[in-house]
Amino acid sequence: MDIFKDTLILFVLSFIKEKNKMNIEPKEAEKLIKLPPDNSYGDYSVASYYLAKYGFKGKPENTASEFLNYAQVNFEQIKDFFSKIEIKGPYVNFFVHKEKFISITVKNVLKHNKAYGREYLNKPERVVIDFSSPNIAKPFGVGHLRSTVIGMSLANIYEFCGYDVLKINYLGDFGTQFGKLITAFCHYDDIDFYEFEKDPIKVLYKLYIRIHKEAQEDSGLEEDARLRFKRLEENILKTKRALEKYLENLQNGANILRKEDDWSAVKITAKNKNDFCRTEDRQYDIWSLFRGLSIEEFKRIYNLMGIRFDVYEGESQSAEFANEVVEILYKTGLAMESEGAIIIPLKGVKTPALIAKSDGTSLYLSRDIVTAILRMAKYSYNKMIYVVGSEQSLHFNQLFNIFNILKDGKNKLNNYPVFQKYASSLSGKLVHIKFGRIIGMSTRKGNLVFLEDYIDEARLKAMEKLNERDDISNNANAVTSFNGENNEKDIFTLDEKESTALKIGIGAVIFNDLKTRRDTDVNFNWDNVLSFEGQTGPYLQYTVSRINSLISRLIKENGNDITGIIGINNIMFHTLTDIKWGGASFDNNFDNNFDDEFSISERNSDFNEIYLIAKQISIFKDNIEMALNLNEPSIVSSYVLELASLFNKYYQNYRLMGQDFEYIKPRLYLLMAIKAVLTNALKLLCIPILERM
RNA sequence: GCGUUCAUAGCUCAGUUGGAUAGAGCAACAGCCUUCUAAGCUGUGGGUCGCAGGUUCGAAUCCUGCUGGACGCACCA
Repeated sequence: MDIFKDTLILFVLSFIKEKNKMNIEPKEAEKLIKLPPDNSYGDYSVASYYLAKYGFKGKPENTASEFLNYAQVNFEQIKDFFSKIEIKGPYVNFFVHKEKFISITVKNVLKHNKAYGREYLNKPERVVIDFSSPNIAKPFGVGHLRSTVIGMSLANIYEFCGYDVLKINYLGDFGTQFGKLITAFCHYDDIDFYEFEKDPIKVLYKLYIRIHKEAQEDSGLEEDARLRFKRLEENILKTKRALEKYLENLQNGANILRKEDDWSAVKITAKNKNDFCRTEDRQYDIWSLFRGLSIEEFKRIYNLMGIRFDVYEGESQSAEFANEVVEILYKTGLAMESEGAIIIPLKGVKTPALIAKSDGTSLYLSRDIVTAILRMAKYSYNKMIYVVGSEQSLHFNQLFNIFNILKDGKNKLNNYPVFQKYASSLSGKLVHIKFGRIIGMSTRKGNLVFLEDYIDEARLKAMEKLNERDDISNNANAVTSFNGENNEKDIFTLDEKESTALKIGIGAVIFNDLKTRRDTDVNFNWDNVLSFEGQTGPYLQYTVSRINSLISRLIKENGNDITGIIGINNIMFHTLTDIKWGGASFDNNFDNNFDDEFSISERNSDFNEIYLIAKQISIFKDNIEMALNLNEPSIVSSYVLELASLFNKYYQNYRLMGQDFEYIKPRLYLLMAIKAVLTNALKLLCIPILERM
C-alpha cells in the first residue's frame, strides 16, 4: 500500500470530476501517476497527456497548467503528504514529505512483515499450473530447468497474490520411445543390477542411447520396440473405462487410482527379468517400474531445489480416453478424415490439427485434449497455465483453437452431456506461457548437460569461495589475534559449509534462469553462471546474510535499549530459519501491531539514500502485480536486484555500529524492513535464503 | 516457401506497455579492507537502440519493407 500515491490518485480524480463530471475508478486511474526518472523532478508526477482520455482535449501542456492551478487552490487537501508542486512541460510533479514517507513506508512493512506485498488479495480463483514435465527414464536435463523454475516462481507469485494454485507435473511417460527402452532392457543381458538399484535412471539412459544406436542398423529391434509398446498400450486399453461415466466420477470427487500408482509392487532382478520380458502383460509392469523409479528420482532433485508439486500426472493417463474422444469428434463431424488420418481444420492456422494417425493410434495433441478436459472435471479451474517452451507454440495454438471449435459446435455434442459440459467450457481458460531456449549449453565434452552436474559445478565454485574466505580469516587471526567472541560464531562446521555451498549453487543456477525475460533465448555461458558477482543469485543471498548479520550485531550491542521498544519482539524474532523457500507457504498474518513512532531526520547525511530505499520498498506491490499480469518472474528479479544494490550502497557508506541508540533505532527498523522485502522477493523466485555465508 | 519470435554498450541483459537526459551487471582501467561479511563499494571510458521509411505534440517501444538469427510447419513428444 502506498498512501501517498493513493492520495494523489484521489486528488486527480476529484479534479477530473470537478472539471468534466466524470467518475472514474481509482484502480483505472493508477496509470495517471508516474514515477519521475530522477527524484530531482519530484516524487510522483501526473502525466497530463493521459488526461486526454478523460475529456481534456487540448495540448498536454495546457492541461497540465490547468491541473496545476487546481492543485494550488486545493492544496489543503493533500498538504499532509505533499510539500511542493512543480510543472515541467506536460508533467505536474509532486514532492512528498520525505521524513513522513520513510516512516510510513517502513512501518507498513513491519506491520505486514512476511505478508508485505500481498495485503490486497485477489479473488480466490483456482489456477492450475502445468510445468517442468520431464520425460521419464531420462536424467533431469537442463532442458527442463527453465520450465521448472519459471513455473515454480509463477506458482509462488499466484499463491502470494491469493490464488488457489495447483501445481501439476505432467510426465512424458508415453510413446514409442518407451517400447524401445523396454526392448533395450530385455535385449541386453549384461545389465548391472547392482548399479541399476543404485542409480536406475542413469542405467536406463545409457541403455536407451545404446539401443538407439543399434536400432539404426538392426530393424528387428525397431520392430520389437513397436510390438512392446503396442502391448503396453493394449494393457492400458484392456481395462478402459467409459469416458462419460469416468468424467462423472471425477466431478463427484471420486478418487480413482490406477495400477501404475503402485509401482513399488514390481521388483525386477537379474533372475526374474526374463519372465517379465517374455510375458505380454508384463510389458506394462516393466514400464510401470521405470515410471515409479523416475518419479522418485525427480522428487529427489525437486527436493534439492525446494520445489514441490501437488500432483504428478502422466500422458499415459490420458491415453486411455484419447481414442474415444477422437471417435466422438469424428462421429459428430467436428473432426474429419484426411489422407487416412483424423484432423480438425482450424481457422487462422494453416496446419490442420492432426489428432489421430492413419493407424488409428492417438497423438500428443489428442492426449492433451483429453488431459485438459479431465483436469477440468477434477479440479474445475478458472485458468490453466502451461509453462512450455516457445517451440511448442503451434501445438498450443492448435489445442486452444480446438476448444474454441468445441465451444462453437457445442450442440453437436448433445449425445455426450458430461463430455459436452467440460469440453465446451475450456475456451479462453488456457494459456501458454512460453519461454526461449537455452543456447550453447553443453558440457566441456560437448553433450547434454544434466541438471545435477550443472548444480554441482556451481556448488563446487561456492565451496571454493567459502574456503578462500576461511583462509583469509585464519590469516587475520594469526596476525591480530581476535578476542574470539564473535569469531567463534562465524566459523562454519563442515556440514554447514557444505549445505551453504549447495544452496549458493542452487541460488546461482535458479537466478540465472529467472533474471531475464521469459521470451528471450538465453545464451548459456559457464563463465557467466559461475561468476557470483553483480546481478547473480549469490549476490542476493550475500546481501540478505549481510543485512541479517548487521541486524543481529546491532541487537546484541544495544540489547538493553531494544527490549523496551514496543512491537519489536514480533519482528526481531522473525528469524530467517522459519522461512520456507520454494515450498510457497505464505503468511496470512497481516498485522503485527507494530506502532512504534520513529523518524529519520532530513538533516542526516544518509537521508537521501534512505529515502531511495524506502521508495524502492514502496513499489514492491506494484512490481508483484506486474509480474503476475505478465506472468513474468524476471520483473521480481530486477526489482530485488535494485533493492539489494541500494542496500549495499548504504551499507558501504554509512556505519551503524558504535552510533547512539537514538540514531540506530529508526535505521534498525529500516534494516528489518529491507530484510523482509528481500526475503519475500527471494521466496517468490525460489532462491534459498541463507542466514550467513 | 509460410508462420511465430527476436535484434539496445566488447559480452549478458533492463528500459515502468507511446513519454522527461536510453540504464545495470560483467569485462577493461583507476581507487577503497587495523572499523557492521570485499560474493561488496566508488570513479573513468564505452551507444547512429540492426537498416530504411511511415504514424504524432513525442518512437528503443506502434505500422510497412529490408537484412540477419532462433524456433516451428501432418501421422515424434
